[in-house]
Amino acid sequence: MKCYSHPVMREVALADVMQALSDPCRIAIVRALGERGELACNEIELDVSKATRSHHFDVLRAAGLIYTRTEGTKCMTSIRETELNKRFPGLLKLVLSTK
Amino acid sequence: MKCYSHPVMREVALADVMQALSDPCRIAIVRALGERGELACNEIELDVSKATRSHHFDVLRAAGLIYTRTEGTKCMTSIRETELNKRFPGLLKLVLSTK
DNA sequence: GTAGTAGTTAGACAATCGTCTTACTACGAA
DNA sequence: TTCGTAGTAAGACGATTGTCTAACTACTAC
Repeated sequence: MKCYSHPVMREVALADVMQALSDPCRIAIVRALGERGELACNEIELDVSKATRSHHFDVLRAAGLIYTRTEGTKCMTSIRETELNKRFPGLLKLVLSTK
Repeated sequence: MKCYSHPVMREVALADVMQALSDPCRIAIVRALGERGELACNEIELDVSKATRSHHFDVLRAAGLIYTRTEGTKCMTSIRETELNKRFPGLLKLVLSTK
């Protein structure tokens, strides 16, 4: 079973978060999680292969945006909402409300 | 004399702005402009060559973040504050206040 | 056990990016 | 007109990125 590592939020740089959110695919992931709460990777519709999907979750995780835990064969993922709002106030609201 | 082109703000995508702000150098430019108002390119200290500096201003301009006008041999640049606050509320505040 | 499902890893590939140097244009001052 | 300054354009370079396929691990259900 894979053990995911998550960065300490205080050590995440603004440029890293911006970089993570610079891909439409990853923005879609964050929006889906923001609207529907914790989800397994495969519950979010994306037009890319399994491997690419996995890669995008990696990037978001490394940038401190999401938290992933294992549940059976699934990886349940959610937004690190409280911490994000503290470290980058307004960011989440921006992503979730921009059309 | 160069004529700069600026995108219509409504047509700028979130991913584009995020991409533009994913580089520490460009974040530094936006912060300098946010703190000191309109500036010429060379008034912002950056540890890169003239050409690279010019490139970063291009990227920021293309993403709708800055407005550039010509004044003699200088290119005076400022943040498109009002429009940005309308299109991406919270973005500017986020960039300017995150340490 | 065997199959099926969820996800990761490794490797490859083309495309994009950040950077540079060199050469250029445009303006202002002497 | 000549010189210096501000900035752009073109081209090159290595690094990073987004994508894929194929092979793999780990769990669940039969």
